[in-house]
Amino acid sequence: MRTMKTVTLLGYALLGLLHGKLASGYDLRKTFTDTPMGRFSDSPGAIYPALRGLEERKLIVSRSKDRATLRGRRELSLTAAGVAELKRWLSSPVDQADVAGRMGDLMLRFAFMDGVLGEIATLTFLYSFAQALRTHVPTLRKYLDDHSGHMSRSGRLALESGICGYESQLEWVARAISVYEGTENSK
Amino acid sequence: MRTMKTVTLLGYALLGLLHGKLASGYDLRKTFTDTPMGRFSDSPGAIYPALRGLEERKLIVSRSKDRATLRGRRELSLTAAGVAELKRWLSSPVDQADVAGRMGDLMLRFAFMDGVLGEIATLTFLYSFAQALRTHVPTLRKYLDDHSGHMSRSGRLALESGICGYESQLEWVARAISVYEGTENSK
DNA sequence: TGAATCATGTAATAGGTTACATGATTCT
DNA sequence: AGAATCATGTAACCTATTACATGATTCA
Repeated sequence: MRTMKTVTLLGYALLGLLHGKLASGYDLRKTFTDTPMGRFSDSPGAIYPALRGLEERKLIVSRSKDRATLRGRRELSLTAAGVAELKRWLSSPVDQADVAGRMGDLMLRFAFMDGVLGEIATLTFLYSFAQALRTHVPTLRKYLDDHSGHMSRSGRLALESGICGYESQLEWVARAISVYEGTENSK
Repeated sequence: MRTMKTVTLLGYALLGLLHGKLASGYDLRKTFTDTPMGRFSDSPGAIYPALRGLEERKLIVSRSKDRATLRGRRELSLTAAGVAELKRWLSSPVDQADVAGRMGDLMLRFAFMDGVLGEIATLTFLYSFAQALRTHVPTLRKYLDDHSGHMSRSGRLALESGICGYESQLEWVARAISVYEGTENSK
Protein backbone atom coordinates (compact mmCIF):
# COMPACT_ATOMS: atom_id res chain seq x y z
CA MET A 1 0.00 0.00 0.00
CA ARG A 2 2.61 2.53 -1.05
CA THR A 3 1.50 6.09 -1.71
CA MET A 4 -2.22 5.50 -2.14
CA LYS A 5 -3.37 7.92 -4.75
CA THR A 6 -6.91 8.00 -3.51
CA VAL A 7 -8.32 7.27 -0.09
CA THR A 8 -10.27 4.01 -0.14
CA LEU A 9 -13.59 3.38 1.54
CA LEU A 10 -11.73 1.62 4.33
CA GLY A 11 -9.56 4.71 4.65
CA TYR A 12 -12.59 6.93 5.05
CA ALA A 13 -14.11 4.52 7.56
CA LEU A 14 -10.94 4.82 9.61
CA LEU A 15 -10.91 8.61 9.31
CA GLY A 16 -14.55 8.73 10.36
CA LEU A 17 -13.93 6.56 13.39
CA LEU A 18 -10.99 8.71 14.41
CA HIS A 19 -12.97 11.93 14.15
CA GLY A 20 -13.15 13.53 17.55
CA LYS A 21 -11.41 10.74 19.37
CA LEU A 22 -8.08 8.95 19.70
CA ALA A 23 -7.81 5.26 18.97
CA SER A 24 -5.20 2.65 18.22
CA GLY A 25 -5.22 0.39 15.22
CA TYR A 26 -6.29 -2.34 17.56
CA ASP A 27 -9.28 -0.31 18.78
CA LEU A 28 -10.33 0.24 15.18
CA ARG A 29 -10.00 -3.45 14.41
CA LYS A 30 -12.18 -4.23 17.41
CA THR A 31 -14.80 -1.85 16.10
CA PHE A 32 -14.98 -3.90 12.93
CA THR A 33 -14.98 -7.16 14.84
CA ASP A 34 -17.55 -6.27 17.49
CA THR A 35 -20.04 -3.95 15.84
CA PRO A 36 -22.29 -4.15 12.79
CA MET A 37 -20.31 -1.20 11.45
CA GLY A 38 -19.22 -0.87 7.92
CA ARG A 39 -18.58 -4.33 6.64
CA PHE A 40 -14.86 -4.09 6.76
CA SER A 41 -12.31 -6.73 7.36
CA ASP A 42 -10.84 -6.74 10.82
CA SER A 43 -7.66 -8.32 9.51
CA PRO A 44 -4.40 -6.59 10.44
CA GLY A 45 -3.26 -7.03 6.87
CA ALA A 46 -5.99 -4.66 5.78
CA ILE A 47 -5.99 -2.12 8.60
CA TYR A 48 -2.35 -1.50 9.37
CA PRO A 49 -1.28 -0.90 5.77
CA ALA A 50 -4.30 1.38 5.35
CA LEU A 51 -3.33 3.34 8.45
CA ARG A 52 0.24 3.57 7.19
CA GLY A 53 -1.09 5.01 3.96
CA LEU A 54 -3.17 7.60 5.79
CA GLU A 55 -0.15 8.52 7.86
CA GLU A 56 2.05 8.89 4.77
CA ARG A 57 -0.54 11.24 3.35
CA LYS A 58 -0.46 13.18 6.64
CA LEU A 59 -4.16 12.61 7.27
CA ILE A 60 -3.44 11.04 10.63
CA VAL A 61 -0.58 11.12 13.10
CA SER A 62 0.48 8.52 15.64
CA ARG A 63 2.08 8.79 19.04
CA SER A 64 3.79 5.88 20.77
CA LYS A 65 2.68 6.33 24.36
CA ASP A 66 5.92 6.81 26.30
CA ARG A 67 9.01 5.00 25.19
CA ALA A 68 9.78 4.90 21.51
CA THR A 69 9.61 1.13 21.15
CA LEU A 70 8.84 -0.30 17.76
CA ARG A 71 5.99 -2.38 19.09
CA GLY A 72 3.28 -1.38 21.49
CA ARG A 73 0.16 0.69 21.38
CA ARG A 74 0.16 3.77 19.19
CA GLU A 75 -2.58 6.33 19.54
CA LEU A 76 -3.81 7.71 16.26
CA SER A 77 -5.55 10.97 15.63
CA LEU A 78 -6.71 13.05 12.70
CA THR A 79 -4.65 15.96 11.46
CA ALA A 80 -6.27 19.12 10.18
CA ALA A 81 -5.74 17.73 6.68
CA GLY A 82 -7.42 14.50 7.76
CA VAL A 83 -10.47 16.36 9.01
CA ALA A 84 -10.54 18.35 5.78
CA GLU A 85 -10.35 15.22 3.64
CA LEU A 86 -13.09 13.56 5.69
CA LYS A 87 -15.30 16.62 5.26
CA ARG A 88 -14.56 16.76 1.55
CA TRP A 89 -15.66 13.14 1.17
CA LEU A 90 -18.77 13.62 3.28
CA SER A 91 -19.68 16.73 1.29
CA SER A 92 -19.35 15.22 -2.18
CA PRO A 93 -22.59 15.14 -4.15
CA VAL A 94 -24.77 12.03 -4.22
CA ASP A 95 -24.81 10.78 -7.77
CA GLN A 96 -26.82 8.11 -9.52
CA ALA A 97 -23.92 5.67 -9.61
CA ASP A 98 -23.63 5.82 -5.82
CA VAL A 99 -27.24 4.74 -5.45
CA ALA A 100 -27.02 2.11 -8.19
CA GLY A 101 -23.89 0.41 -6.98
CA ARG A 102 -22.41 1.94 -3.87
CA MET A 103 -25.18 2.35 -1.35
CA GLY A 104 -22.81 1.11 1.32
CA ASP A 105 -20.63 4.15 0.74
CA LEU A 106 -23.61 6.44 1.12
CA MET A 107 -24.70 4.84 4.37
CA LEU A 108 -21.18 5.03 5.74
CA ARG A 109 -21.11 8.71 4.87
CA PHE A 110 -24.44 9.23 6.56
CA ALA A 111 -23.32 7.45 9.71
CA PHE A 112 -20.50 9.94 10.20
CA MET A 113 -22.13 12.96 8.72
CA ASP A 114 -24.11 14.57 11.47
CA GLY A 115 -21.20 14.41 13.90
CA VAL A 116 -18.80 15.96 11.41
CA LEU A 117 -20.85 18.26 9.19
CA GLY A 118 -23.89 18.90 11.35
CA GLU A 119 -27.61 18.69 10.84
CA ILE A 120 -28.11 21.07 7.95
CA ALA A 121 -25.58 19.28 5.77
CA THR A 122 -27.07 15.94 6.77
CA LEU A 123 -30.52 17.07 5.72
CA THR A 124 -29.19 18.29 2.40
CA PHE A 125 -27.54 14.91 1.92
CA LEU A 126 -30.78 13.08 2.73
CA TYR A 127 -32.73 15.21 0.26
CA SER A 128 -30.39 14.40 -2.59
CA PHE A 129 -30.24 10.76 -1.51
CA ALA A 130 -34.04 10.60 -1.73
CA GLN A 131 -33.96 12.33 -5.08
CA ALA A 132 -31.44 9.86 -6.47
CA LEU A 133 -33.56 6.95 -5.25
CA ARG A 134 -36.70 8.43 -6.80
CA THR A 135 -34.85 8.64 -10.10
CA HIS A 136 -33.31 5.20 -9.89
CA VAL A 137 -36.35 3.09 -8.98
CA PRO A 138 -38.36 3.92 -12.14
CA THR A 139 -35.30 3.04 -14.24
CA LEU A 140 -35.29 -0.44 -12.80
CA ARG A 141 -39.07 -0.74 -13.07
CA LYS A 142 -38.90 0.22 -16.70
CA TYR A 143 -36.23 -2.38 -17.33
CA LEU A 144 -38.40 -4.97 -15.63
CA ASP A 145 -41.46 -4.01 -17.65
CA ASP A 146 -39.55 -4.03 -20.93
CA HIS A 147 -37.76 -7.32 -20.33
CA SER A 148 -39.91 -9.40 -18.03
CA GLY A 149 -41.18 -11.29 -21.07
CA HIS A 150 -37.87 -12.95 -21.75
CA MET A 151 -36.51 -13.19 -18.24
CA SER A 152 -36.65 -16.31 -16.12
CA ARG A 153 -39.00 -16.23 -13.18
CA SER A 154 -36.11 -16.18 -10.72
CA GLY A 155 -34.33 -13.46 -12.70
CA ARG A 156 -37.50 -11.41 -12.55
CA LEU A 157 -37.89 -11.98 -8.84
CA ALA A 158 -34.25 -11.12 -8.24
CA LEU A 159 -34.72 -7.80 -9.97
CA GLU A 160 -37.89 -7.18 -7.98
CA SER A 161 -35.88 -7.81 -4.84
CA GLY A 162 -33.52 -5.05 -5.87
CA ILE A 163 -36.38 -2.68 -6.52
CA CYS A 164 -37.97 -3.48 -3.16
CA GLY A 165 -34.65 -2.83 -1.50
CA TYR A 166 -34.42 0.63 -3.04
CA GLU A 167 -38.01 1.40 -2.11
CA SER A 168 -37.40 0.32 1.46
CA GLN A 169 -34.33 2.52 1.50
CA LEU A 170 -36.39 5.43 0.24
CA GLU A 171 -38.89 4.93 3.05
CA TRP A 172 -36.03 4.97 5.49
CA VAL A 173 -34.64 8.18 4.02
CA ALA A 174 -38.07 9.79 4.36
CA ARG A 175 -38.19 8.78 8.01
CA ALA A 176 -34.66 10.04 8.61
CA ILE A 177 -35.59 13.36 7.03
CA SER A 178 -38.56 13.73 9.34
CA VAL A 179 -36.32 13.00 12.33
CA TYR A 180 -33.88 15.69 11.28
CA GLU A 181 -36.55 18.18 10.37
CA GLY A 182 -38.14 17.62 13.77
CA THR A 183 -34.87 18.38 15.52
CA GLU A 184 -34.13 21.36 13.39
CA ASN A 185 -37.49 22.91 14.22
CA SER A 186 -37.14 22.27 17.91
CA LYS A 187 -33.90 24.21 18.12
CA MET B 1 -5.04 -14.34 -12.85
CA ARG B 2 -2.84 -17.40 -12.99
CA THR B 3 -4.31 -20.64 -11.67
CA MET B 4 -7.15 -19.19 -9.61
CA LYS B 5 -7.49 -21.39 -6.58
CA THR B 6 -11.12 -20.57 -6.03
CA VAL B 7 -13.75 -19.32 -8.44
CA THR B 8 -14.64 -15.72 -7.65
CA LEU B 9 -18.11 -14.25 -7.60
CA LEU B 10 -17.44 -12.81 -11.04
CA GLY B 11 -16.45 -16.29 -12.17
CA TYR B 12 -19.74 -17.72 -10.96
CA ALA B 13 -21.65 -14.89 -12.59
CA LEU B 14 -19.98 -15.80 -15.88
CA LEU B 15 -20.68 -19.50 -15.41
CA GLY B 16 -24.30 -18.72 -14.60
CA LEU B 17 -24.70 -16.57 -17.69
CA LEU B 18 -23.16 -19.28 -19.85
CA HIS B 19 -25.49 -21.97 -18.51
CA GLY B 20 -27.58 -23.29 -21.32
CA LYS B 21 -26.32 -20.85 -23.91
CA LEU B 22 -23.24 -19.87 -25.86
CA ALA B 23 -21.81 -16.40 -25.55
CA SER B 24 -18.64 -14.49 -26.26
CA GLY B 25 -16.71 -12.46 -23.74
CA TYR B 26 -18.11 -9.43 -25.46
CA ASP B 27 -21.69 -10.64 -25.01
CA LEU B 28 -21.02 -11.16 -21.32
CA ARG B 29 -19.54 -7.69 -21.02
CA LYS B 30 -22.62 -6.26 -22.66
CA THR B 31 -24.79 -8.04 -20.14
CA PHE B 32 -22.99 -6.19 -17.39
CA THR B 33 -23.14 -2.91 -19.27
CA ASP B 34 -26.76 -3.04 -20.33
CA THR B 35 -28.66 -4.81 -17.57
CA PRO B 36 -29.10 -4.26 -13.84
CA MET B 37 -27.47 -7.67 -13.41
CA GLY B 38 -24.92 -8.42 -10.82
CA ARG B 39 -23.00 -5.26 -10.25
CA PHE B 40 -19.94 -6.42 -12.03
CA SER B 41 -17.43 -4.41 -13.90
CA ASP B 42 -17.80 -4.51 -17.65
CA SER B 43 -14.11 -3.78 -18.08
CA PRO B 44 -12.17 -6.14 -20.33
CA GLY B 45 -9.41 -6.20 -17.74
CA ALA B 46 -11.79 -7.94 -15.37
CA ILE B 47 -13.68 -10.23 -17.71
CA TYR B 48 -11.08 -11.64 -20.07
CA PRO B 49 -8.63 -12.67 -17.36
CA ALA B 50 -11.52 -14.22 -15.43
CA LEU B 51 -12.61 -16.16 -18.52
CA ARG B 52 -9.03 -17.28 -19.06
CA GLY B 53 -8.97 -18.58 -15.50
CA LEU B 54 -12.20 -20.51 -15.99
CA GLU B 55 -10.81 -21.96 -19.19
CA GLU B 56 -7.58 -23.02 -17.48
CA ARG B 57 -9.64 -24.79 -14.88
CA LYS B 58 -11.58 -26.50 -17.68
CA LEU B 59 -14.89 -25.06 -16.54
CA ILE B 60 -15.50 -23.49 -19.92
CA VAL B 61 -14.23 -24.09 -23.46
CA SER B 62 -13.93 -21.66 -26.33
CA ARG B 63 -14.24 -22.08 -30.07
CA SER B 64 -12.96 -19.55 -32.55
CA LYS B 65 -15.70 -19.51 -35.13
CA ASP B 66 -13.99 -20.62 -38.38
CA ARG B 67 -10.41 -19.60 -38.96
CA ALA B 68 -7.99 -19.91 -36.08
CA THR B 69 -7.08 -16.25 -35.88
CA LEU B 70 -5.80 -14.87 -32.64
CA ARG B 71 -8.37 -12.09 -32.57
CA GLY B 72 -12.03 -12.31 -33.36
CA ARG B 73 -15.09 -13.62 -31.69
CA ARG B 74 -14.77 -16.75 -29.59
CA GLU B 75 -17.89 -18.58 -28.45
CA LEU B 76 -17.68 -19.84 -24.90
CA SER B 77 -19.62 -22.66 -23.35
CA LEU B 78 -19.71 -24.58 -20.10
CA THR B 79 -18.03 -27.95 -19.82
CA ALA B 80 -19.54 -30.73 -17.73
CA ALA B 81 -17.12 -29.70 -14.99
CA GLY B 82 -18.33 -26.12 -15.35
CA VAL B 83 -21.94 -27.14 -14.91
CA ALA B 84 -20.95 -29.25 -11.91
CA GLU B 85 -19.06 -26.38 -10.30
CA LEU B 86 -21.99 -24.02 -10.90
CA LYS B 87 -24.37 -26.51 -9.31
CA ARG B 88 -22.02 -27.03 -6.39
CA TRP B 89 -21.95 -23.30 -5.75
CA LEU B 90 -25.70 -22.92 -6.11
CA SER B 91 -26.27 -25.85 -3.74
CA SER B 92 -24.00 -24.65 -0.95
CA PRO B 93 -25.82 -23.95 2.30
CA VAL B 94 -26.92 -20.43 3.22
CA ASP B 95 -24.99 -19.41 6.29
CA GLN B 96 -25.27 -16.46 8.63
CA ALA B 97 -22.19 -14.77 7.19
CA ASP B 98 -23.77 -14.74 3.74
CA VAL B 99 -26.75 -12.84 5.05
CA ALA B 100 -24.67 -10.51 7.20
CA GLY B 101 -22.20 -9.51 4.56
CA ARG B 102 -22.74 -11.14 1.21
CA MET B 103 -26.39 -10.75 0.32
CA GLY B 104 -25.34 -9.94 -3.22
CA ASP B 105 -23.90 -13.43 -3.55
CA LEU B 106 -27.15 -14.96 -2.35
CA MET B 107 -29.24 -12.96 -4.80
CA LEU B 108 -26.94 -13.88 -7.65
CA ARG B 109 -27.30 -17.52 -6.71
CA PHE B 110 -31.05 -17.14 -6.59
CA ALA B 111 -31.18 -15.50 -10.00
CA PHE B 112 -29.57 -18.54 -11.62
CA MET B 113 -30.97 -21.19 -9.37
CA ASP B 114 -34.31 -22.12 -10.76
CA GLY B 115 -32.95 -22.50 -14.29
CA VAL B 116 -30.08 -24.70 -13.11
CA LEU B 117 -31.32 -26.60 -10.07
CA GLY B 118 -35.09 -26.40 -10.51
CA GLU B 119 -37.96 -25.35 -8.32
CA ILE B 120 -37.57 -27.74 -5.41
CA ALA B 121 -33.98 -26.71 -4.79
CA THR B 122 -34.95 -23.05 -5.16
CA LEU B 123 -37.66 -23.41 -2.54
CA THR B 124 -35.25 -25.10 -0.18
CA PHE B 125 -32.84 -22.22 -0.72
CA LEU B 126 -35.55 -19.67 -0.01
CA TYR B 127 -36.54 -21.42 3.21
CA SER B 128 -33.02 -21.33 4.56
CA PHE B 129 -32.57 -17.78 3.33
CA ALA B 130 -35.66 -16.77 5.31
CA GLN B 131 -34.41 -18.65 8.33
CA ALA B 132 -31.04 -16.92 8.22
CA LEU B 133 -32.75 -13.53 7.98
CA ARG B 134 -35.03 -14.34 10.91
CA THR B 135 -31.96 -15.16 12.94
CA HIS B 136 -29.96 -12.16 11.85
CA VAL B 137 -32.48 -9.36 12.35
CA PRO B 138 -32.89 -9.88 16.12
CA THR B 139 -29.10 -9.87 16.48
CA LEU B 140 -28.97 -6.38 15.01
CA ARG B 141 -31.99 -5.24 17.01
CA LYS B 142 -30.35 -6.42 20.17
CA TYR B 143 -27.18 -4.55 19.30
CA LEU B 144 -29.23 -1.43 18.69
CA ASP B 145 -31.12 -1.80 21.98
CA ASP B 146 -27.93 -2.40 23.94
CA HIS B 147 -25.94 0.42 22.40
CA SER B 148 -28.38 3.07 21.25
CA GLY B 149 -27.60 5.02 24.43
CA HIS B 150 -24.06 5.84 23.35
CA MET B 151 -24.50 5.97 19.59
CA SER B 152 -24.89 9.15 17.62
CA ARG B 153 -28.31 9.79 16.14
CA SER B 154 -27.01 9.20 12.63
CA GLY B 155 -25.19 6.05 13.68
CA ARG B 156 -28.43 4.80 15.17
CA LEU B 157 -30.39 5.64 12.05
CA ALA B 158 -27.76 4.01 9.84
CA LEU B 159 -28.11 0.79 11.80
CA GLU B 160 -31.89 1.03 11.58
CA SER B 161 -31.51 1.38 7.84
CA GLY B 162 -29.65 -1.91 7.79
CA ILE B 163 -32.33 -3.60 9.86
CA CYS B 164 -35.08 -2.27 7.60
CA GLY B 165 -33.19 -3.56 4.61
CA TYR B 166 -33.06 -7.06 6.07
CA GLU B 167 -36.73 -6.93 6.98
CA SER B 168 -37.65 -5.82 3.49
CA GLN B 169 -35.56 -8.65 2.14
CA LEU B 170 -37.38 -11.08 4.38
CA GLU B 171 -40.72 -9.86 3.06
CA TRP B 172 -39.45 -10.41 -0.44
CA VAL B 173 -38.31 -13.94 0.40
CA ALA B 174 -41.75 -14.70 1.80
CA ARG B 175 -43.36 -13.47 -1.41
CA ALA B 176 -40.92 -15.46 -3.53
CA ILE B 177 -41.73 -18.57 -1.51
CA SER B 178 -45.44 -18.12 -2.13
CA VAL B 179 -44.76 -17.73 -5.86
CA TYR B 180 -42.79 -20.96 -5.93
CA GLU B 181 -45.22 -22.84 -3.73
CA GLY B 182 -48.05 -21.76 -5.99
CA THR B 183 -46.27 -23.13 -9.05
CA GLU B 184 -45.29 -26.31 -7.35
CA ASN B 185 -48.89 -27.01 -6.37
CA SER B 186 -50.22 -26.31 -9.83
CA LYS B 187 -47.98 -28.92 -11.42
C1' DT C 1 -12.46 3.42 -47.96
C1' DG C 2 -13.10 5.33 -43.69
C1' DA C 3 -15.71 5.32 -39.39
C1' DA C 4 -17.95 2.93 -36.05
C1' DT C 5 -18.35 -0.82 -33.40
C1' DC C 6 -17.29 -5.53 -32.50
C1' DA C 7 -13.97 -8.17 -29.95
C1' DT C 8 -9.99 -9.45 -27.44
C1' DG C 9 -6.01 -8.61 -25.06
C1' DT C 10 -2.07 -6.79 -21.76
C1' DA C 11 0.78 -3.99 -18.46
C1' DA C 12 1.03 -1.23 -14.36
C1' DT C 13 -0.85 -0.53 -10.20
C1' DA C 14 -3.52 -0.79 -6.02
C1' DG C 15 -5.29 -2.86 -2.27
C1' DG C 16 -7.47 -6.76 0.13
C1' DT C 17 -6.91 -11.83 2.05
C1' DT C 18 -4.57 -15.26 4.40
C1' DA C 19 -1.24 -16.72 7.19
C1' DC C 20 2.32 -16.07 9.89
C1' DA C 21 5.51 -13.66 13.22
C1' DT C 22 6.51 -11.27 17.36
C1' DG C 23 6.84 -7.84 20.98
C1' DA C 24 4.21 -5.86 25.12
C1' DT C 25 1.11 -6.12 28.98
C1' DT C 26 -1.89 -8.02 32.30
C1' DC C 27 -3.61 -11.37 35.29
C1' DT C 28 -3.28 -15.52 38.04
C1' DA D 1 6.58 -17.51 35.49
C1' DG D 2 3.23 -18.84 32.22
C1' DA D 3 -0.99 -17.90 29.70
C1' DA D 4 -3.96 -14.96 27.63
C1' DT D 5 -4.70 -11.13 25.20
C1' DC D 6 -3.18 -6.70 23.62
C1' DA D 7 -0.92 -4.76 19.64
C1' DT D 8 1.57 -4.27 15.50
C1' DG D 9 3.66 -5.84 11.52
C1' DT D 10 4.96 -8.29 7.00
C1' DA D 11 5.21 -11.44 2.93
C1' DA D 12 2.94 -14.06 -0.68
C1' DC D 13 -0.75 -14.08 -3.41
C1' DC D 14 -4.84 -12.78 -5.93
C1' DT D 15 -7.89 -9.99 -8.37
C1' DA D 16 -10.00 -5.71 -9.91
C1' DT D 17 -9.13 -1.06 -12.00
C1' DT D 18 -7.34 1.88 -15.38
C1' DA D 19 -5.56 2.78 -19.50
C1' DC D 20 -3.92 1.49 -23.51
C1' DA D 21 -3.40 -1.38 -27.85
C1' DT D 22 -5.06 -3.71 -31.79
C1' DG D 23 -7.30 -6.91 -34.93
C1' DA D 24 -11.94 -7.93 -37.23
C1' DT D 25 -16.35 -6.73 -39.16
C1' DT D 26 -20.05 -3.92 -40.78
C1' DC D 27 -22.02 -0.35 -43.19
C1' DA D 28 -22.59 4.19 -45.20
